[in-house]
Amino acid sequence: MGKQKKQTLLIVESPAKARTIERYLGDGYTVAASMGHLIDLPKSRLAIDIEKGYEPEYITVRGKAKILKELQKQANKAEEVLLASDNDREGEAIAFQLKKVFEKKNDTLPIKRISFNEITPQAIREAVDHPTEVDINKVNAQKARRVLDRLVGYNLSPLLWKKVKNGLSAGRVQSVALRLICEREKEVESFIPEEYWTLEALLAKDRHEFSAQMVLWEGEKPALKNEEAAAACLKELEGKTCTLEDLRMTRRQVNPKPPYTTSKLQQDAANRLAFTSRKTMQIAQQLYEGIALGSSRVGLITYMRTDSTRVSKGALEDARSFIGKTWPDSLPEKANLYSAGKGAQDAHEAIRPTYVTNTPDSVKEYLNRDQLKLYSIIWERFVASQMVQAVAATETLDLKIGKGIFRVSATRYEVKGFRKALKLLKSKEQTQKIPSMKTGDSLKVLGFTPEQHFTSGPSRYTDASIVKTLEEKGIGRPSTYAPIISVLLDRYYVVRKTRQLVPTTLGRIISDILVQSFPDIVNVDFTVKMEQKLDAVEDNRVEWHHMVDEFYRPLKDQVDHVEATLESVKGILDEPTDFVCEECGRPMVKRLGRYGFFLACSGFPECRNTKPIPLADCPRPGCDGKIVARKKQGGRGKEFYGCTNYPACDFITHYKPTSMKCPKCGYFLVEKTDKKRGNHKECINPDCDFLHTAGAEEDED
DNA sequence: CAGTGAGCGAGCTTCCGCTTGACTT
Repeated sequence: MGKQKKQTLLIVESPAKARTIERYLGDGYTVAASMGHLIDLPKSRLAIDIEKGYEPEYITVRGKAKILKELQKQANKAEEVLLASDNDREGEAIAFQLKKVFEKKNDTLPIKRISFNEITPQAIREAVDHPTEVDINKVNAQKARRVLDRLVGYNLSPLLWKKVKNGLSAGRVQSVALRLICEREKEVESFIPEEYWTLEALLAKDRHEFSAQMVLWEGEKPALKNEEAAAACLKELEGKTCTLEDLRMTRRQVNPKPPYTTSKLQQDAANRLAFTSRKTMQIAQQLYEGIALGSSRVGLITYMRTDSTRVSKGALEDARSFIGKTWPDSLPEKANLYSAGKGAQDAHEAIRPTYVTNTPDSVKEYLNRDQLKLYSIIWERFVASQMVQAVAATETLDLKIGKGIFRVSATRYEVKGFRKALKLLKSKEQTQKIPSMKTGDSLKVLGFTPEQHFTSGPSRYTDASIVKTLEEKGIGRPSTYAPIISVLLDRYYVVRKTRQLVPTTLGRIISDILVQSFPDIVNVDFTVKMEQKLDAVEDNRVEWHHMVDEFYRPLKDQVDHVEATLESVKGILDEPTDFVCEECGRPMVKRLGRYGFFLACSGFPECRNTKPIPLADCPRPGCDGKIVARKKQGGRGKEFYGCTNYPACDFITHYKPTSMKCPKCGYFLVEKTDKKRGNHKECINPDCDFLHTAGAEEDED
């Protein structure tokens, strides 16, 4: 054997992607992964030289030195390096930084940039055959973005430390998300529900019974404001006959939806599967990295952080062939095309199954429950997106009873179309069966059901709706939607109540300060304007440090002004309580610490007594301990509730104790949520069957 | 699906955006 031929080194960001590409390229290529950014600003200080044109000081990211060293080693052995980081702004920066590192060691090594927007053999080949240079304008745009975010975050955060509390944070993205949540909360609070009543008629034709809603009264929309109005209406209707006045059929074509982007996947997974954004991404990552299907490991889905609905040609053909075999009459003449959408960076395809032939049923035995659910909605949405539209036929009946018109409608899908592919994603439409009739027919009136309602105000943000809003406003990226929610929770700016995001007192104070003092930065338009400027930098119309300067000067002035004028509100978060310090007898206050709330003696610093907040008495017979919130080591993980006498008493529960005592047995009640009862309270005593549903919050759908 | 268990305030925090494992400080 002679000397081994030198290889081409190709570098991508994701290791799973590297494995696939290595398979596609075969001999002559080594494919490695950078795992994201390797070079960045240090965390511990600003590291931006304002005087010298905002020049950032870059270092190797903590923990990434090993990867960088390994890449360098491989580059030394290679005859050529192809930088194939993602085809977007951040990817270009990664390519640039790697090139700089490699060049320092060896200035004769050919280093090229290649890019592709999908992982298919053709796309990879095409890219490898047409290498280009790193686009320095794009790199500068990323630099501007990075520097700007650092300047905003590292100027606003310390201001909060000084004025409110140590460890707090603010930034271009998280603070806008917080603002949205806080403003929504104000709307929720100021909304005054109004009472109204509806009237339903139970009717019969021959032996068929059905009900219809009153939609008109004396030719106008009924305004039944209270029980008296409903009763008056009922009285007039008494004894009146019912005739069919109008009957009509309307048809509506329903298009399938495009395949998933990250944001849409998180929304559907939240609304249909009750997954948090974080959970969705964790499971999607597992599906992407690959599941052992029998003996081989297969990545079940394409990359899960994408802003595009684009689908590769090969995948379209596979889908069409699958649909043609499975539902031949639902295959459209031509493939349904979906574009990347406005503002999308389009570095990856939509999220779709890698092989449509891996139907949810066929991979069921290899996946756990959550993986299967998530995979199913991804598969269904993709397959449906390549099928023909459905046709919904709605039959509407207007029935006259006295001065009222009652309406009933029923929808049925004349053409099922793409809906044939849907199971988990199918919308549940409950429509009644309506007997066939003709105009003028008379019906039997069996009775009326008046019902009290209240107008419902705006609903709080959930994972699904905050991600939707952020995406629509162009704030944040697919890789950051889930972390944005996590950071708001970690900082105690927001808590999750059932699935709703509710701001805390701290969150509201922070938001108020930021909105007051930095209205143009903590603003949904700020990112829009920034993106426009970044585009100008990318097109070489604007120099990056000019752009940064334009943003930073007013920011710096505002920061200085607030620093000098804003009164510190430290301590206002301490909440007085009825708990008495057992060491000095002074009252204790509830205070937020690094790991959550705790009780502290108001005599601090003379008395340094602290303790966790007792939520209930320990239910163990003979135990005098209190139940307190605990967390797994490291702070992360689900909260649970245990006895202060641990380890002598090892009582624990996952359900949050309430201050209420069970009227039956005297043990404490806990909050529970399940599908059947929604949110309710239950006795912690396993031998007690007490259930408390009254006053529980309603479960919104 | 199992098992989970500090001390916290007077210290050194923080940004956004890429990407996955996880060891000594």
